[in-house]
Amino acid sequence: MPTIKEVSALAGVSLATVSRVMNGSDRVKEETKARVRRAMEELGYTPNSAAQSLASNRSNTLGMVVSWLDGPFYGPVMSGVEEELRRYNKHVIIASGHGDAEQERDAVNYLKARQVDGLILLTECLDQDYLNKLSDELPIYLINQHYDGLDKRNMFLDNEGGGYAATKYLIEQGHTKIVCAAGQAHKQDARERVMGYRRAMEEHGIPYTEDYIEHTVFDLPGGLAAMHLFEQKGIEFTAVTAGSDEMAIGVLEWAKQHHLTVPDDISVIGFDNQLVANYVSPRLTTMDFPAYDMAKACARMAVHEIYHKKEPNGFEFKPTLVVRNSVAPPKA
Amino acid sequence: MPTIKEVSALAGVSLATVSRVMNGSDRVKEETKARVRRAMEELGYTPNSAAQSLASNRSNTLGMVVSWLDGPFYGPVMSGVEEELRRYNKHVIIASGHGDAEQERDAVNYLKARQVDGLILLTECLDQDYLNKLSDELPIYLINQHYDGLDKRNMFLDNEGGGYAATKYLIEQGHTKIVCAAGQAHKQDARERVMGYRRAMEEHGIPYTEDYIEHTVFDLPGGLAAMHLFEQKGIEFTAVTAGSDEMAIGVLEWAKQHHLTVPDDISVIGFDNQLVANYVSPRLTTMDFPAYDMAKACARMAVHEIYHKKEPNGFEFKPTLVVRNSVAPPKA
DNA sequence: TTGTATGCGTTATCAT
DNA sequence: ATGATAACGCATACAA
Repeated sequence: MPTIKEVSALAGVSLATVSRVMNGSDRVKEETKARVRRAMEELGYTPNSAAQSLASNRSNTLGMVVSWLDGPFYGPVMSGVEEELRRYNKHVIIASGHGDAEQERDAVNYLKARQVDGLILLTECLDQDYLNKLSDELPIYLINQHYDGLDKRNMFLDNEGGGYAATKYLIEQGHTKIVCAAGQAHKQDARERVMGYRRAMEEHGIPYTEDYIEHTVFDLPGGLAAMHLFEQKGIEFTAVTAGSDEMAIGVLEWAKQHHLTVPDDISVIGFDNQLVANYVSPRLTTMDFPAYDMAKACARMAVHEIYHKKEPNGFEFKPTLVVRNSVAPPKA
Repeated sequence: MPTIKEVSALAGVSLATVSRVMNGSDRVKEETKARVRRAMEELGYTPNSAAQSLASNRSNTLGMVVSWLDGPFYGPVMSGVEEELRRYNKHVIIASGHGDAEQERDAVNYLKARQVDGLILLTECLDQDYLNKLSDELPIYLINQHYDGLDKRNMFLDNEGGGYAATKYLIEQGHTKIVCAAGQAHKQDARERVMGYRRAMEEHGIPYTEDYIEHTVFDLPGGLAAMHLFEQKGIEFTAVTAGSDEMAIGVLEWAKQHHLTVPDDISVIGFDNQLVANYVSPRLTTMDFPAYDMAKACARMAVHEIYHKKEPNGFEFKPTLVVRNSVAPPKA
């Protein structure tokens, strides 16, 4: 492995000059710059990142904590972060928190010990207090999580707008009896999606009561449970806005149990556009969650702020409607 | 951040001694060892990994190249590797090859430039020649990929046994007219699973012809395509062994198109036990692919060999049957 | 614009 | 069993 020293010898300059050329030219004469570059080429030089880190007190590495490495949502996010960082010649160390508060804090500590230059968090169990203290120590960026003191380092989804769009689509198809099967009431995204549902109903002058809304859990059994609750309450409906694709699949299940056909007898719209949405039958109409794009944007923002002293600017992403086969106009 | 120097001062020993205590053993008197440990505790000392790397010429990091960060299969693998390495206080840098030969090589180069101590590969596009040269440069470990010169650093699945077990289960349920919808013929795992199918049929004295086997693609349309081919050939069957869960879902789709009920009219068994297998209706009976365990074993083996000079010992994993609702005895 | 010198925190080689 | 001390490869303050 060639070092900066050999490069400097070959190019006939000092170590410092080579270093300058690498770190995006301070002021170096174009000519010598070229000479150094050529020497680097010739030797196949690649910088030793450990030495760089030690000397600069920077690891050129961001840490990323995700709740799960294998959830359907995290693949695209990790993919986006990794790709974007690689573009800037930084890297990412990923640690999993396993959806547990203590382990998530462990993961953070682990990454801090690795002297990461910043932290990208896609977690569920870290509270504001903790994040507060943490952000005093190093820059942290939140994906899909609101945090009052940090709105500039925050990338999140317009859940309200998504809920609105989903419901509006159902309305445009002619539905008026629309129930809302939502996720855990304590989760902000679940609540926001419901807000969107409400706004859509209200803006279109469609009456509904609180009985039309059930908060259960963001998964298949949750969807099923919500439907059973609607059923018990004797509510009539022709369409369901589900809080997630998994819940929507629970609705599909329920329909099947009752020998109802989707979308002929009942329409369902999901949320997230997970991989599974494409594999169930009928394929789910749903709101696409641009997780990959969010992740890329987040990584880019982090790089710019940490390494290039730019200002952060959090960003809100809009989900988009993906029309497939689980929604149709109501039967006359 | 406290350094080794401060620790040595507080403990009243030299730098070297502290270093010895950290790096396990050497011979240090228990008493001083304890004193040093206490000093580390007190200061909340954590080693600077960049300095360690620089001095030891080791990064304590393994590189991992996966074809995709977001495929359903890779989550558990990354999860397993990450967890296991963290246990040993090593880490992993993950790079994605995007299923493209050039990008996979790029990813390898990127990681080599990061001076990783070894490489875990879960790739599809790197050929034997390339791997040959690569393994001269640094230790490489292969997950789910055969490589003749490297069978000791190889973790793979007993695909043949899996195909056998799946088919045998169908046979035990009373089926005899069993077709095999397999993945790409050029993929070794696809072929091996078919071998298992053959062996099961033969061992049970059940006649079948080459027409009972179709190689298409490991995905939903592939499953659908295979079924259409069987249909065109006018083959009668009561059960299908699919090469993957996605293909099995294609079979489900096909059954639906023909107003056939699974498992009443036709039985289907998948392979992989992906997340989706639980979300389709009926839930898929399938062979579980222990990706997580394989990944853990691979990481452990790599750590032992690279950092503790142990001998590698590749390992073969057995898939296990997961009984759900897509298989039933044939109708009388 | 370029070169010199120092230090980053650790490991490892010698001593003792 | 422990201590001095020289690397490791690079960044950077300071000098020229």
